[in-house]
Amino acid sequence: MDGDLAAAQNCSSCPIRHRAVCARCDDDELVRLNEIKFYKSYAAGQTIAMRGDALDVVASVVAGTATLERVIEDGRTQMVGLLLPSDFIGRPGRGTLQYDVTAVSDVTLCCFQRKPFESLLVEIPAVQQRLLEMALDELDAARDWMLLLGRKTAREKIASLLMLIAKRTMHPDGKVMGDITRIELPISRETMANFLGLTIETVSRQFTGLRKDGVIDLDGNRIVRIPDLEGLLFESGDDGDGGTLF
Amino acid sequence: MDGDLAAAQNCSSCPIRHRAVCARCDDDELVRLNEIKFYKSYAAGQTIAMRGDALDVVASVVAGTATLERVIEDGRTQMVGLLLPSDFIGRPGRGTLQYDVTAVSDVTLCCFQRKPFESLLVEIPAVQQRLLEMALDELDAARDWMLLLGRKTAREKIASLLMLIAKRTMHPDGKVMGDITRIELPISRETMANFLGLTIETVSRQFTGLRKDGVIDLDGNRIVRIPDLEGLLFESGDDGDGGTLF
DNA sequence: AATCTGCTTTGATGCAGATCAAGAGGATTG
DNA sequence: CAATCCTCTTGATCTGCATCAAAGCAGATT
Repeated sequence: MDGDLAAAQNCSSCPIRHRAVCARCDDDELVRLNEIKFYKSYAAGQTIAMRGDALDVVASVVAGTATLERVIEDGRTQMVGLLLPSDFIGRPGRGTLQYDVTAVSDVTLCCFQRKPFESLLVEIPAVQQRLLEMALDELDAARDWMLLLGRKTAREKIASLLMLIAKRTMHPDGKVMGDITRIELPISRETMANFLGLTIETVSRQFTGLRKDGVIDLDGNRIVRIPDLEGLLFESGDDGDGGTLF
Repeated sequence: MDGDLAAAQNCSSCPIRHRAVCARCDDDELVRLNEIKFYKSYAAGQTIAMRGDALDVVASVVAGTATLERVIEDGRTQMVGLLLPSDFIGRPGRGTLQYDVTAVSDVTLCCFQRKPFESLLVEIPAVQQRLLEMALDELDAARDWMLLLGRKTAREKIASLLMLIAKRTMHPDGKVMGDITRIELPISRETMANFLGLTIETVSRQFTGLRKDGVIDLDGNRIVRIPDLEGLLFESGDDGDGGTLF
């Protein structure tokens, strides 16, 4: 990993204080973490780390969006995770990275050397507990995504992605924020295609299809308005009860 | 959940003693777990639990094979996990099940009431630590599977599945066991199809295709012989370095 | 304003895998 | 041993998405 050093920041005013691995820590424990943390920043488009890299740093995303991708030699690419603020990169007990990590917007990370972090993990159960909770949430999300990749049609995939982003717009942390019927896509057509297991052409065609059928409304190519959220949910093929998809 | 009570068993002679959630426990801790554990058995084909069910029991698979599935109303089904001996069912801190769990062979579970188990989790860090490790392994496996579902061809999918089973036959716990070139498929064509995001017809056709090309050799429809493991690996589209797939 | 460059849309065509349909074993049962 | 189920295979056809190709569009560069 490389990148510019960002200005040191106080944990108590940290935007991800209550959602990241440190969420359950008390003030004393926070001090311990604070001692070994350091920040790094990456510009949009920059590679943060590559599959196979030695992984002697773990980190939390403080700001920005990054992707986790698996790539086959011939270039086929599948996104396997979307990293938003508070998400964790790396895993204790493993020395090599399994995926390519790329910044899609400007990204700031709160980093820890892996070894000292692993020691803290043993000493501070609150971190381990939170990490388990986060891992299980991600596992559920990954499994929901498996259903999408394995069994949904292109139209359902696009609708599901829009629902996912809409839900995030609604409650990035539980509370409604902004207009739900108007969402801004944080990723390009290509990133969407790699996320959904489609080609960019198919993604584009499905957008026009949904627009022509009045399910969505496009304003430029990054702004989507949703006149009927129920209708979009119907198109997504989800029943709406359980699956949270991130 | 329901099922017959199996004969009580001693932890020290338990076949999954060193791989399950209890792997890191010392004898004293094992006694604590032993106090609250109980066994349940399910016949092949039986439903163990359904999506939405109240989940007041968590369990380890002691023997047999079970599947984790997500189903869309119209019947489309995607397997999201294959549960083999030592794998864990349920998650601490959540009251409802997210998937359908089905026994594909006769299954024996080592069960714990969720609430007491959650208490033990806090008191015995060894269990929490092991659970985190297992969750992260499953997350890696799920992400590898996302690449397969989103970007691999039918032939690559079948080859990948065979490699997965072959690797498991090789080292269910690290050591070689039995002949690698001869594997027995633990699941039906339909289960494979639901695992791989294909139809049974396509699964069948790919098997004949691989057979005709000399990559594999079929003996009945549950026994596969692999003359050239490297060749199969090549067909799977994996480079062989990182991805472990379970 | 003109050219470039990256992203997106649209069109034409091809093909992998789905669907529909019909056997072919192999096990169980009367 | 025929009859009934299953599961699996094979064949014929269809279709949704990929592929190949070209054009539109907006922001950056000069």
